Amino acid sequence: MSNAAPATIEDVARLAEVSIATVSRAIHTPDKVAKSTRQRVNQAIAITGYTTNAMARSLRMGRSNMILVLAPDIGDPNFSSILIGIENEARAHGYGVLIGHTQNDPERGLDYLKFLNSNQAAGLVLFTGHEPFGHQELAQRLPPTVAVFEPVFGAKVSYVGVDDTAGARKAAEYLLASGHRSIAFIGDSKTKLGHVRRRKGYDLALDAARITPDKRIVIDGEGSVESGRLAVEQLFMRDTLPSAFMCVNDATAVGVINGLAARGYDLPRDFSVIGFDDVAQATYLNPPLTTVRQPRSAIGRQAMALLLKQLAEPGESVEEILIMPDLIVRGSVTSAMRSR
Amino acid sequence: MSNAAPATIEDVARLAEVSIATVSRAIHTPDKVAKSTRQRVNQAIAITGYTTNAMARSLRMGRSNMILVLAPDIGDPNFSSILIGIENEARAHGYGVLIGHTQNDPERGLDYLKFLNSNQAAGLVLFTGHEPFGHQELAQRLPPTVAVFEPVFGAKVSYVGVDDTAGARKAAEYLLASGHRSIAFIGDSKTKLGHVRRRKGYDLALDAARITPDKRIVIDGEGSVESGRLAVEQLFMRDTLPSAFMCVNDATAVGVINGLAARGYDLPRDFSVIGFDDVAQATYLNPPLTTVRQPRSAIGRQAMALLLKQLAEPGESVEEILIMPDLIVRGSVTSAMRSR
DNA sequence: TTGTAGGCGTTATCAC
DNA sequence: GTGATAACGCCTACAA
Repeated sequence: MSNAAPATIEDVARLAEVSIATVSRAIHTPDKVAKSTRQRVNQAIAITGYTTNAMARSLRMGRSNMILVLAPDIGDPNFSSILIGIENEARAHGYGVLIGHTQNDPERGLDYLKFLNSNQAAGLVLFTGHEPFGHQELAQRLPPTVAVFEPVFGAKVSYVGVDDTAGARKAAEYLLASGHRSIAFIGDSKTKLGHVRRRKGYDLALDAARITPDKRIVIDGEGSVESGRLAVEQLFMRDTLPSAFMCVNDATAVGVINGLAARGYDLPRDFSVIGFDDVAQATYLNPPLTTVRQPRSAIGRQAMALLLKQLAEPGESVEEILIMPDLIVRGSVTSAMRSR
Repeated sequence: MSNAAPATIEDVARLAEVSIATVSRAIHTPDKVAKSTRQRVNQAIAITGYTTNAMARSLRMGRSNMILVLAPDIGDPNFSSILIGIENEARAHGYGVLIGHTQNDPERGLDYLKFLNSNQAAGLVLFTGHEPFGHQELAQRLPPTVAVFEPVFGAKVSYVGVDDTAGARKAAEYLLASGHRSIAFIGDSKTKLGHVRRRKGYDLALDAARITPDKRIVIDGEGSVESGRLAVEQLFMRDTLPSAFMCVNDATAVGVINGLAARGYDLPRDFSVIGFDDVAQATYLNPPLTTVRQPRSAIGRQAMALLLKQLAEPGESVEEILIMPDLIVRGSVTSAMRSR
């Protein structure tokens, strides 16, 4: 609105009747400047409303104090809480956070690569499951990076996420403890690393219970609501309905619950369903969804802590931190005894 | 990863055996440089993998090609689709988009103000309903700005959003057409401008139908799931249950539906419920929610178009664009004849 | 304790 | 058509 150009360090210097060097010092190394001068400078800063030009600063220093968080889908229900964990930790250490939305589009990825390439961010948090792709030359110059939530596909990048296998195992064991013996697994067992790990937890639990897995009730699905609904249809058509559904995530569980309800079944009387993630919606489902809760803010916090560590000591250390999730028991699982 | 510093314009110049000025021209005004030279330059660019340093560029030009989108809550179910509209339009005009998450925290707002203050973004999109607050001096120097979704409280800022009044009126009229005469309004508010407008639509519809509004069934609420649930309790306690609930947004509707279900009522047989927003979840509710759909991507697109216009002609024009929403009929409203 | 001056990577204004 | 060169705003040796 106001036309006046923002005050520069020079404006402050002139007003305080010192050199710009002194102003800079008064700001960054106050003890290296005489008390009286310092006061004059501070006054001048207050009067002019001076703010250091972050761009000029970064250009000179070859490093900014912003962290870039790259996400393919801002709408992911897990994103927001993880982000808050990241932000809190970042802010506590003087970093700001900027978010880039890639939509899994290489063009957009390139935009952000250029952003990084000109030192506009000191560090990178990847929520994408992969590096910004399609532009190898640029992608080689990434700043310290940590992947969050989803591990980066085939790369040597630090990772902080949930212990999918252990979490899924907890879920499966809970189903088993409730007396279920015929437990379907709905999700992607091949490509999505996180899903594969959850599947493994399922296998482990069944194995430990000496139950031979029934391949007919392990259904593919990419983790969408629709995929859950489709799985139900498939199972129904084949007449291989299980007594319980273990879903790779809550979205899938929503689809399963819906599919079952559409078929006229009564939940949780007729079937038990368990999810993974604990999205906000889970409480409001009918029945309220029993699920495994993502330790979201812990993931964010730890990821940022790890990134800060890498920022401090640029050694090429790659760490992987897996956080143990809790089972959240609500109403969607009941004893198998009551089933059919 | 790789230690080599990114190539600069100077590296390219040296390799192509021209001056840096020529390189710059070859990039930005190719016709002003001889064909043969241009080719040499392009080759050198390819070899070195040069990308122009956006920071240096912006510093020199006093203007960047990034747009900053400020949101208080990234998790808002409306945000993601609006954002996509913004991004598509921005990208089509050579702008990149960066997102700042303020969490309604002045400290964080200040961070982004500084960002803006150093010309790191050419334009600003406000999703916040207010300007970054608590820092008047800085907030005066905002770049061209447009508010989206929620109008900015008491300010002369362009705004693009849904026509709340018309949308709410459509909803109320639909309820009326279904025979309802006792229609509660849940989520009344004095502070949230959008909510005030929706209330107005409700009033208008009732008025046109010559129904005297019953203040006892207009319930306050801030638009959360919880507020919807509470409203039901309140109405139940007072024994002033209406035949239909018009909710200020879908979140409130979720709460209402839940509260009613918890009380043992059967929807939509016993009560009709209508929402506003059409969040992704709406389809999966039980019953599927009839609601007014936010024209999200249109809002985003138009907002960005407006911003681009302001960017092109820095006149202080302030426009307000209201987009008409559609009613999405699903299963949560039935004829009043069947009710109690 | 303070000031001078060089340079971070660009673009733009001059000359040639 | 091309090349010096002066900014943009800042930080930091190096001098004083």
